[in-house]
Amino acid sequence: MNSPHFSTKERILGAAEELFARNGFAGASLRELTSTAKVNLAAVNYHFGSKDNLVNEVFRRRLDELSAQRLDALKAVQASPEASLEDILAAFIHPALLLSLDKSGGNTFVRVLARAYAEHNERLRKYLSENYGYVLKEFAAAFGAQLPHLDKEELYWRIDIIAGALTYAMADFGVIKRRAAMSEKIHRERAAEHLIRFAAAGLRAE
Amino acid sequence: MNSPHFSTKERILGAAEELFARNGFAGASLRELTSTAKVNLAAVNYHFGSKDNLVNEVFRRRLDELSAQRLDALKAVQASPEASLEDILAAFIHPALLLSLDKSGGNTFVRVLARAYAEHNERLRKYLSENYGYVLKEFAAAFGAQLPHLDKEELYWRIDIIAGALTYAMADFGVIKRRAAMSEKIHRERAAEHLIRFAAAGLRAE
DNA sequence: TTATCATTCAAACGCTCGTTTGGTTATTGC
DNA sequence: GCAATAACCAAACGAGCGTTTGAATGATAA
Repeated sequence: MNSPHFSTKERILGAAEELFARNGFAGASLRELTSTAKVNLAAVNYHFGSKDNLVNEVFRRRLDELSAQRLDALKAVQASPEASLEDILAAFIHPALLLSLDKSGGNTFVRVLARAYAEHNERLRKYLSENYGYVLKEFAAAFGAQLPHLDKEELYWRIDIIAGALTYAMADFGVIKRRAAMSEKIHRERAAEHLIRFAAAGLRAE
Repeated sequence: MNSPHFSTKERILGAAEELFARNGFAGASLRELTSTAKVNLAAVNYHFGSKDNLVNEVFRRRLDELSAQRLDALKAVQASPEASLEDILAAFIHPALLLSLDKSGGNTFVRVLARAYAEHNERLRKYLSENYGYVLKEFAAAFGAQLPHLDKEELYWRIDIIAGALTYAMADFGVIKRRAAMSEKIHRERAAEHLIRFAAAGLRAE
């Protein structure tokens, strides 16, 4: 992760992902972070300006790709006329599943995402909403087309719940320790399947 | 909440619940907390010994009752021979639902619970496991009796997921603002129903 | 080689944190 | 009424925080 052939910026981002996942944003100090990344304390402010902006960059690095994958998948689904609610859900969920299975930081990042979800941090929410809100809007429009009877507010709120459920399913938060890594992939895939069925039923409700 | 006829300890616990829910455990400072509770800064250490122990007490105040209600409901279910998986799940979920609807702090506390879940705090997890782990054990035994083919580790892990899903469903975390309070009760009840169906299917899987 | 610019570094800044202290004020039990 | 005890309070302590500074070092290009 922090091998010397990675640049200072990359080592900081890697250590940040790790420590944010483990200790939260406020709980991870720049001193521990820079010591983990084997860089000088001042390097964070030199390369990223501030800790807050470092947090933003940690998200940007992963969410740019995740958002693009989701929108690509959505476009592919919408190209076929008989697209189902489940197909749209899969377009949203499968890219996150892939990210959670990526061993070079992505699996750590999904836990950072879960942190962000729980922390209710106003500054961070604003950043995410301003930069990635359009993805949710696209999906909302797609769901809305399939569920014309649902009013917009109700729809948005249900999508929000699905995003939350997905986030936590992928982050694998929980009190009890998991068995070894043996079936992690299969398990996550099954969780995604369950989630799609559950979410489709939830969207169709009423 | 912090009316003068509440004792100092109660005012501290109330403010702690509120601020822990809003800012997390690390994010809520004793200075803001004691100022919200209208007590002296030193009062927390005087009455609770430390901030860590205050966190414990915030949980104890609510979890003692929640655990008792869950175990009572479980006992009632087990008394009838034709108890279903859904009945056991309801014994676990409905007391949490009631708590989330309680306007005198319980609804705030479910958000604190969600925080604890996300924070992965080792000290707190130990405290919760040592003091309330037996409740999960009781339910695990009840589920196990209904699902004899499932090995113990897999079972524990699924229960853990259900607890997590429940926690977040009750905490109502999410990016998008909810409509006014109008149908909050009905909505939560419906979420509980969905959760029971979802969890039962998850437990029966494979 | 030398001037230029980006990067790294040790040290310090101002601030907030949880906690402790020692004295003051209320309350309790006889 | 008067000790004894509990509760409250202002002030300070030491530690850790994010950030800034200014000098040292490295790379780049003329």
